[in-house]
Amino acid sequence: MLGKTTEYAIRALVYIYIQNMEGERPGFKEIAKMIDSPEQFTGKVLQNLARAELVSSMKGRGGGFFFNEPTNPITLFKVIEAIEGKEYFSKCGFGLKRCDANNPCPLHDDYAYVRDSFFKMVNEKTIQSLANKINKREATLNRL
Amino acid sequence: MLGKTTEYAIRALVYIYIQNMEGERPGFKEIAKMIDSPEQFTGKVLQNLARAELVSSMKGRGGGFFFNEPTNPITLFKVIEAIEGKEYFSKCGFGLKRCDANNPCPLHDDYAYVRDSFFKMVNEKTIQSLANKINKREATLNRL
DNA sequence: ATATAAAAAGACCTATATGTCTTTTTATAA
DNA sequence: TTATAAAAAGACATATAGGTCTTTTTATAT
Ligand code: FES
Ligand code: FES
Repeated sequence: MLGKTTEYAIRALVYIYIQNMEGERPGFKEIAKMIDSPEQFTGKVLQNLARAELVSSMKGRGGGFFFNEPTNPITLFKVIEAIEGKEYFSKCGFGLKRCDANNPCPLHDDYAYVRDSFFKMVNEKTIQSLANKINKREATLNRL
Repeated sequence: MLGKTTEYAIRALVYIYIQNMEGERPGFKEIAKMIDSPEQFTGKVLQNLARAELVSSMKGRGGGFFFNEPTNPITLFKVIEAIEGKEYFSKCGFGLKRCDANNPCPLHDDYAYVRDSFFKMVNEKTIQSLANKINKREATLNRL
């Protein structure tokens, strides 16, 4: 459903958050290694996330990526919106120019239910909540 | 969620089915006009659907696209599978190599629910059921 | 038989997503 | 104040999706 770029973004932010809790500020090379993503490309993705102010970065020795306000929850929606664009959760599943409940496509009722479930989910889940699951060993960040 | 190619495919098959019920065998130029899709590209997509045996075609004068067994229901899943590939509904939403409920990613429970709802939906909906909604004027095939 | 109308095929093009390599900028430590 | 370690930036490179154009094949009507 989501593009690889978005997947890298979410995994990277989760890893950064976990490391921040340990007092560390990881760099993109370390991040890429830990989340199993292409190194340079992950750097680019993190640059974009920093521009979108979803994460902060410091150049120079001792620099790396970190959250300025770790208590401010970042929903997955914010990440998806920043990378896939604002329209992601409002498009018509049948491919019409717009989704319009008052003049629906034949898929509307059922598709809108699925789409809205997804939307609700990504608004509930946050980088922090995913990181906590991993810290509690209830989930894994990567796969061998 | 779905690619444009898949959207064109579904709309094209629905239109073909509707026309078949009227005793017509539309060609790809007519189809493209009616579903508002690029003409030549729609031709290519229909070629692929014909190769996948989701629709039949006849060359030559009086030819066009049609269903050999209109009573044999075609689920949207069959169309998605033919175009997006077999893996579409089994991928991990967090981007791990595989989805594995026994060693889940932190998104697994919630993502799998959404993904499986979508899967269930596309297995229930058929080209025929969508076409019937349109014929009953309960839904629209296109948008001005 | 021949003309015609249609899909099939093949070569090509464009845009976007994904990914790599090299150079520049900047914060810190020594 | 210089060396170093880090992100930022920019120029490429590759893959895939999406799209167009031209030629070939084939079924039918005349
Ligand atoms: S009109 Fe198609 S999904 Fe709403
Ligand atoms: S393991 Fe990630 S969705 Fe199942």
